[in-house]
Amino acid sequence: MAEKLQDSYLAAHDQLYRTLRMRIMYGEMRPGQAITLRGVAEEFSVSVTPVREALKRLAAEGALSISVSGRFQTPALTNDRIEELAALRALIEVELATRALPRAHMALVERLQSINNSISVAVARADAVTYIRTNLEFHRTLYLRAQAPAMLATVETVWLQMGPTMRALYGRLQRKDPPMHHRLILAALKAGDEPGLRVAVRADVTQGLRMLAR
Amino acid sequence: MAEKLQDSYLAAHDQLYRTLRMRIMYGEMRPGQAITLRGVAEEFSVSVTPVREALKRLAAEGALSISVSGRFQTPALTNDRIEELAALRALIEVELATRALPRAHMALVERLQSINNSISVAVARADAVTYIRTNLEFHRTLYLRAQAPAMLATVETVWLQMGPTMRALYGRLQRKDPPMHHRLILAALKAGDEPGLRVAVRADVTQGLRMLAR
DNA sequence: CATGCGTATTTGTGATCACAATTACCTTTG
DNA sequence: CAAAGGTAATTGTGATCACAAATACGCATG
Repeated sequence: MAEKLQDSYLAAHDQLYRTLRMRIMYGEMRPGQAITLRGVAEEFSVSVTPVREALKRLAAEGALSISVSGRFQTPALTNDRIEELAALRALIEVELATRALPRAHMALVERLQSINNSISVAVARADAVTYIRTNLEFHRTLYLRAQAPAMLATVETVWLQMGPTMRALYGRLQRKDPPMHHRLILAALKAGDEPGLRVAVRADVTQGLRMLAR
Repeated sequence: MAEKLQDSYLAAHDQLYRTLRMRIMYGEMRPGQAITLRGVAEEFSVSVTPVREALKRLAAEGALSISVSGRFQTPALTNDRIEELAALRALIEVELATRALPRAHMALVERLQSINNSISVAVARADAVTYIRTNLEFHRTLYLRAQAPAMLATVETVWLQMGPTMRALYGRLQRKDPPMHHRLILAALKAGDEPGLRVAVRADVTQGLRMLAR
């Protein structure tokens, strides 16, 4: 069955899934970009069977859309859908941050500050992919403390769906805007200020909405 | 490619997915029940290829769990996980109900009351599967009015994960308890009472939690 | 130059097979 | 009677192939 030995090997379709998922979530693909079974199969030197599983799984999570004829492509979201996904992010991420708050010790805050510095570097370089990845890493690091794996998995699915769109939106994003809301989040974490934390997280998540509502 | 003609045909793997998904969501399978590729393939007279896609997709949504050796089975949830999923339900369903409220006209309330009657019948018959299905139909009918497909899809994934557990829990459920909280929901809908609606939905969703916390 | 039309290529689907690993069952042994 | 060992059956994985549908391309026609 070619399963894992120790903790290193992975099934081919799982490896494909993780790789493609990262590409999509971190904005390495444009909205509407087509993906073919044989194209991916050739790139990774496997047959179409494991590719089909990986693409179907991604499609099931909303990371890919399937045309009426069965073709795969990254989703091109409508404004309504983007707004809804942002609202879903706000809903769940505020809850996750609240649950993480009582468990957020100094070591965590320091790690978050370190990640925040990486985000600033990415912003300075105008590196969209690194920006998106480190930004999500900031949120994921915080939410991992919430000890709520189902909620985290759900919000990651939302991130996945928004990946290509976030990349496309990054072009018209702020220029010299280091993570402002992240500083508010860190301050609230240090002060143990739950209402302030909720407001800061909500603001950070819905921030990207403004520049598309026009 | 064997795609749809008009609006009736479905690809084999999609048909499998929908059928198995209903079985799981509506509590027709026990927690921990094993599912095999060739078993399903024989039951539906197809090869293992489409079965694999359907099972993998269900596993990706949390409807099935995969053992370390790759075997499929319905998930046996821990109490912590159940509690988290219920909290996630409450979070999203309160939002969906709130969004549906301004669009809930009399015709919708009447449909909900009709579904409620079906629930009472299922309770009287002690028919667990019908109870679960009609109960979810009540919620889905309301939430469809929210015009928030991503949120609805997310909460349906949660329902899916809880399906087998809900069935197992139904045995120790109330006996002669017709949908009490549903009446509160309907009353709040008629009165346009948003705070009351939110409380009623949250109570209905977290209700089932009490009987397992012991 | 634009518009159909027909052919060739591309693409996803499902069946089948070989394979390796896990699991189940039965026999043997203490 | 219980535990251990070994064989047989079961199971998921991935490759390959045939097929049908959709798409792309080129040619002829107005």
